[in-house]
Amino acid sequence: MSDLFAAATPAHPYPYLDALNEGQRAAVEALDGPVLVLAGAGTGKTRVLTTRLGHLLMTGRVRAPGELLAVTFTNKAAREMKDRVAALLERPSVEGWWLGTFHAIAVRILRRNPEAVGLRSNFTILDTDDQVRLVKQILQSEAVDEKKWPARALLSIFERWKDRGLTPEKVSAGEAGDFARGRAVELYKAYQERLRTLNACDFGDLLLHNLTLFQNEPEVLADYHRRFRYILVDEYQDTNVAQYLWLRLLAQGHKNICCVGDDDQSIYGWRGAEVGNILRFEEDFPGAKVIRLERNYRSTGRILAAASGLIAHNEGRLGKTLWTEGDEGEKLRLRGLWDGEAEARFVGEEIEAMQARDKDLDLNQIAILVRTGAQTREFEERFITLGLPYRVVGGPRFYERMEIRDALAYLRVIHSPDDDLAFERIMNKPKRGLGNATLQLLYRTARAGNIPLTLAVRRLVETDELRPAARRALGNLLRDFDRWRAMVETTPHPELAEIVLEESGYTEMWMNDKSLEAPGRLENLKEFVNALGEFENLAGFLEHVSLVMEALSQEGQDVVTIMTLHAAKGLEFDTVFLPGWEEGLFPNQRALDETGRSGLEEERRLAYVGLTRARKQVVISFAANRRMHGSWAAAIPSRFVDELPSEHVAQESDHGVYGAAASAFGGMSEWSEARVSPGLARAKSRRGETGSPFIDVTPTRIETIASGAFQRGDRVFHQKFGYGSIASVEGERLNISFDKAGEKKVIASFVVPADQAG
DNA sequence: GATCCCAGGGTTTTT
DNA sequence: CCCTGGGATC
Repeated sequence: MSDLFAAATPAHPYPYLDALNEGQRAAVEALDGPVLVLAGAGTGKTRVLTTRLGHLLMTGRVRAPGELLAVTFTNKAAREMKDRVAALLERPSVEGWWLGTFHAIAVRILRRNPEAVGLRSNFTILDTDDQVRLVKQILQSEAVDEKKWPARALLSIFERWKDRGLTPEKVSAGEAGDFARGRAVELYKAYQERLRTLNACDFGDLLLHNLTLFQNEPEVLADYHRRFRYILVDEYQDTNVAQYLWLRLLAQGHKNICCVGDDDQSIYGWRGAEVGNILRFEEDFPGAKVIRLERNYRSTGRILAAASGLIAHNEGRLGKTLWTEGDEGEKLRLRGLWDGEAEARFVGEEIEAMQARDKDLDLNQIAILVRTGAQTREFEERFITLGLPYRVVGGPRFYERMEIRDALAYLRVIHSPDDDLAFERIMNKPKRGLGNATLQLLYRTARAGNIPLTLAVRRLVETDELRPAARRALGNLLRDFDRWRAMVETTPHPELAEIVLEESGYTEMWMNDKSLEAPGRLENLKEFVNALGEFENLAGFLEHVSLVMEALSQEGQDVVTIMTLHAAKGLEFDTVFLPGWEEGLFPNQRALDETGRSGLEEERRLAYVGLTRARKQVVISFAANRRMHGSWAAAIPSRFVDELPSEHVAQESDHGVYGAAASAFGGMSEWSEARVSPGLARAKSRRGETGSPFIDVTPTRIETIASGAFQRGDRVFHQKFGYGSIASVEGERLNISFDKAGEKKVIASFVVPADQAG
C-alpha cells in the first residue's frame, strides 16, 4: 500500500503513454476517484481501456487480479479485454480476474452467497424460452386469459421492473398498469416465488439478487469493497438502473470508478438502458473528472460532419464534436429507389461495381446495416442470385437451437433434479407416450404437495394413478436419470453426455427423422459434446452455456456482412450501406408511438451509430414503396435524410428525395433493367411473376451449355434452402427444385452434393 | 396422443 | 409474406 504513493510520482517510466493523444493520456492517467470518459465513436476507446488497465498494474495500484473489477456488456467485449490483459501480462489467459459481463460477474458473486436470496448454489439460469413457459404456467394457474394478456407481454413487464431494480415488494401501486386488470404485481410475485421453488433465476434476477444480497448482508458488501479497489466499466451509456445501483454499491467504499461510454451511442433504451445514468454521472459521483475523447481515427471528415450534423438534432446530450486530421473523403451517397427489391438490387450492383474496379476488394470491409431483422431477407435473396458471398450476423444462437436446448435439458435435470422446466422439456422427447394428460396429472400432484416435478413423478410411479404405459415410461426415465446422476462423479462429462443422448434415445430420434434439418442437428449435437470437453465439469459448462455460448460463426471468409444497426455497434467497415431510411421504418414507427420524443432521439442515435461505422464511404438509400406484413405501403424518405448537412451528401436521383419523385425514378430504372437483362427477369420468376417470355425460352437452351460438377437430376444440399434436385444447369447458375423451398436459382458454389451435406 | 390446418401477429436483442 | 401456436381432427 505504501508504494502506491511512491509509484505515482515519477514522470517518465511509462513509455506506452507517449503513444496516446492528449485526451487519451488524461483518461489513462486519471486513476483515482470517479472518472467519466466520454469516448466518441472511433476515438480509441478500447485502447484507452486496456492502457488504463495496464497503467493500474504498472503503478502498483492493482497488484492482484482480485483488486480490479472490470465490467462489459457483451461477451465479445469481455473476451477482447481479457485477451489484451493476457497479452499485457504475457500470459496465455487471465481466468482469475474479475473481468466479465455484468451478468457473469453477478453470477459469480451470487454463487458464493446464494442462500441470502433463497437459492442453492447449483441454481439454474433460465433462458427466455423457459421464462415464457413459466409465465404461461402462472397465467394458467391464476386463471388469466392468455389471449388477452400474452405471457410475453407480462414477462417484458417483469423484465423492465427488474431492469429498474424493483422486486415485487418495491413495485409501487401506481406501476401496476392495466395488465390483467392490475394484477401484474401479484403475478410478478408468483413468478418470483416459482423461480425460487425451482432453484432458478432469470437474467434480470442475477443483478436484482445481487442488490438484495448487498443490501441485506452488509458484511458481504464490505468484503467486496475491500476486494475491488478499482472499478472499470465499458459502454456505461447502456447500463440500466439495476446495473447502476449495483455499481454504486460496489464503488461506495473507495470511489475509484471509471466509466467509459458515449451518450450519443445509447441505443438500448427499449430494454431498460437509461441514458440518464451517463448524463447524471457528475451528480452521482461528486468530484468526478469528465474527459472527452473527440479525435476520431476512423472516418473521413465528411462522414464525421454528416454524423455530427445529424446528432445535433438531439437535445439532452453531454455534447461532443468529433474531428479528424484525416481526409475529407467522398460525399455520402443518397439514393431513392422504387421498392425494397430495387434497393437490394442497387446494393448488389454497387458491390459488383466495386469488385470490378478493384479485384482485390475485401468483402469483409463492406457492411449492410438495416433497422430491422426482416430487412435482411431481400438482400440475402439478391446476393444468392448474384453469387455474392454474404453473412447475416444475428439469428439464433447456438444454445437456442432446439436440439441443443433439449440436450442441455437432460444435463440440467441430472445436475439439478428440481429443474422442472428442463424435465418437462424432455419428458416426452423422444416420444415416450407421455402427453398433456400425464403432464397435467404430474403438475397437479407437484402443486398439491408443493414439491418439484421429478419428486411428484417418483411418488406417482409408486401408485396406480397413471396409465400403465405412462407409469412404465416414467419409471424407466427416472431409473435412467438416477443411473446417469450416479455416473457424474466417475464418468468424464463429455462421455456422460454422449451416453445420455444415446441411452435416452435422443440421438436415435434425430437419426430416424427424415426432415432436412435432421443431419444438421446431429452435427450440432456432436459439436455440443465437443464443447463440453472444454470445461472442467458439468456445472461449469452449464453456466457457460447459459451466459456466454454463441452461435458458431464461420470467420475468416471473404464475405459481405448484413446485420442490424444494433448488432453493428463497436464495429467498423470501409464501406457501409444504410438502406431503408424511410419514415415508419427508420425512425421506426413503434419506437415513436411507444416512447415519443425520447424514442425518436434513440432512433437518431441509431442512425449516428450507423454512419460512424464507416471509414471511407456511406451509401444511404430509401424506397418509395415498402412491403410490410405482406401488404404494400407508400413510404416517404426518413426525416434523418433531411437532417444530414446537404453539402456532404450527393443525391443520385435528380428527382429529389421525395417519395413520388423517387418512385418515378426507381420505376424507370427497373423497366430498363428488365429490358437489358433476361437473367434478372428470370430471377423475378422466383417471386411468382410468371408470364415473361424469358422464362419459357431459357431453360431448354441453358441445358446445352451445362458444365462443371453438377448435372441435371443431381441431388444437392444448400445452406439456406436444404435438399433439392437440379432441374437445369446454366454455367455456374443452377435451377434447383428444392424439397421444401420450391424452385430457386442458385450459384453452384453455394451447394454441395447431397451425400456430402452436413 | 399425434398431426394438420388455419388464424393471428410480426422492432431492435444481450445476458 | 412467413412463422408460430392453438385447436380440431384422426
